[in-house]
Amino acid sequence: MPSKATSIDIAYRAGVSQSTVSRALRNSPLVNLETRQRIQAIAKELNYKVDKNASNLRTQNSHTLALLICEDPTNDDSMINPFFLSMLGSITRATARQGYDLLVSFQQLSSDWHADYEDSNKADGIILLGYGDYVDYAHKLEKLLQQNTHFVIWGAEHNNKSVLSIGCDNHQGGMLATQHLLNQNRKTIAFLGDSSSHSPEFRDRYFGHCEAIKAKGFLVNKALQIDAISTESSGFDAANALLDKNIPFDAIFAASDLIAIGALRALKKRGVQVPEDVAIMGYDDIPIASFANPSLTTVKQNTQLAGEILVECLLKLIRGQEVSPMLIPTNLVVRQSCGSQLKS
Amino acid sequence: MPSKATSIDIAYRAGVSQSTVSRALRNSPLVNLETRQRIQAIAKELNYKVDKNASNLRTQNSHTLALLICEDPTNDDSMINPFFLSMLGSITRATARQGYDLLVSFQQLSSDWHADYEDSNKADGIILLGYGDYVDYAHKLEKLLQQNTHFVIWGAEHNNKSVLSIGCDNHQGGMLATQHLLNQNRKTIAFLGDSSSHSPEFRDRYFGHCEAIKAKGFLVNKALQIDAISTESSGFDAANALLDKNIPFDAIFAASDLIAIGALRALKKRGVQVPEDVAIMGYDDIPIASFANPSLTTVKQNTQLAGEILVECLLKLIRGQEVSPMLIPTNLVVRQSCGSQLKS
DNA sequence: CTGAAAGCGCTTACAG
DNA sequence: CTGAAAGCGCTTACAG
Repeated sequence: MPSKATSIDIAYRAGVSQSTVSRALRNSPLVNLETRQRIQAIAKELNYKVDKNASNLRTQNSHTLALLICEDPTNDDSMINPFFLSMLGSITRATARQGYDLLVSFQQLSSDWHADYEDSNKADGIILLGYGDYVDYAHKLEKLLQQNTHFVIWGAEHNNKSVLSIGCDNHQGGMLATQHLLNQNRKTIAFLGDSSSHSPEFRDRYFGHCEAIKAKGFLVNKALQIDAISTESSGFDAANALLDKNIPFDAIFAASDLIAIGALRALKKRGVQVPEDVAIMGYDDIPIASFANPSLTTVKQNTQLAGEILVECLLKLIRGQEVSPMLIPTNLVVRQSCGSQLKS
Repeated sequence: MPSKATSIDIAYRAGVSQSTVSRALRNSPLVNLETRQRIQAIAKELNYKVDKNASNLRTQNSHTLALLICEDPTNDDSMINPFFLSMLGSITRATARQGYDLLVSFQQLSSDWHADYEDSNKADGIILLGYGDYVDYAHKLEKLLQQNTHFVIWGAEHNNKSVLSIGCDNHQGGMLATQHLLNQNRKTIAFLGDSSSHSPEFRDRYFGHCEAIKAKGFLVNKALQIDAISTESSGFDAANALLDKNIPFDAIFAASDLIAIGALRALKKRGVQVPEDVAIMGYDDIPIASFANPSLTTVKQNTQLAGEILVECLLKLIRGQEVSPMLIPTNLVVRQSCGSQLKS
């Protein structure tokens, strides 16, 4: 097998200098059109591809982005949060559309995940995805900032204003969800999900939830908020804990679809009818949501748009352009788990 | 901000030559232990990272693998087959464990997807994933072979023996599924899934299915096989087409869970009880399977193991070691959709 | 419009 | 054990 063709091989065949080959392949108008075409034809024939290592080394950028998905260490190893997978899909596509490659890596929150992609010149910037413990996160972000790494983070706005965060409007989403439940005449709505600063996304959803309740003139009962992380089993446990409290409630707003599905299982097991006895509202609109029984009414995060915006903002950051944090609006997807009709 | 440190900076600080720095950082026993440690300490302090572009250019390998996920163009854009996502997770982990990075790309089957990762020295090898149309595939694989690209392909064994394929044993899986249905006293089992050479994985499952039926002394009724690709809506359509035939049947073996879930929806809509009237068997054991109602009995493909084996074989290929195609055994996951007890 | 030359930051024979 | 030097394959000022 002939070893890989280089620009010198092409130069030789075309009877020009290697510099001219390089220019021609980058389609520089500097080189004579005819020569350019001839060179490009030869390159194609030899199946020549520019060596990225060489060109990246020379130009000092990699045309590659890195995506770090930070998994909750408590998560089942094999089951990645479907919401992230959906984001992964849209980020991959958006990256490709911009002519960049994407390096993907899953990281345990516990590990030393800044992962050095940019330091080692493998990526021009990093996208961070993860429902992790934000307090844990913080000092790692600090380090990234110190190192002048280009990165964007998916999620709630960060207290550190230098961190560029892109996320869906969790506060608005939380309001939307609870307003819908209230409109269905539910009066006592439990919230399943961590409400501490450890998961600011869940917390913002909770705050939106509370605001909707207050706006209706009701009181927020703190006993109806049960911590849960975004897994089915955590949702199952949280719903059981809620039931064990023996406080009456007629609706559950779960901070994620996975939690909602776990809660659904717990309620069924205890003989509680959904949505007749208790309405369940999810969050995310992951594919499973529409297959649940009853199908899950939920707040949809537009992952398609989110992926595009993440990539776009990261590229701006890399190019040194102005960017500011963005909040993407969410919308309600009404299915069956909250009842489809207004009750009276 | 100081620009990125290079090995020369470290050499300067350590009072040694750049060559020695390079050796020390690769932990070469050639350099004096004390010197080595001193250099490593300085590197750490300066937050130095080897420039991958430079080292890759020099060594002519990238320590990177590429994963190409070939999507069925008919697939809903936003909904990637969950089975692939699960594979993606395990491949990412396996790759990281081997000290390699992973470049991920989604490709429409129609596009020019050999994607040149290896040609441009961005990756040392490629993993191909996709329930695509294999006939379409074939000539692209041919091209990869011609170019001497290192690649492994997930799926059925390929007629071209030079193509290294790793896959679950679809024939055995198909037998397993149908044997279980027969053991549940089902006698007329429909198969939903393409049975042509266009999707050899489905075809092998179908052949396994047929073999189980014949082993039982029953006859295979070709009218009970309906084409479907691996999407929920295709399963829905196929089940409707099956019902429209007005041939009685008491079980469906769907070539994938997604098809099974679509079929489930169709049956429910027509008032057919599952599993009382019709049992449904899926394939893959994607996360949704356990949340379906009734939960789906299915054939599990061990994605964890599969990812590891794919990566391992690809690395062997890259290193020029001996490798042969592998068939990974599947196992049955019994849930509720086929009835949990033997009927008599 | 084209070529000769420098240089990106490494690794690794070669010489000592 | 260490250093001087070559060279991986490009891109791009510089000169013409």
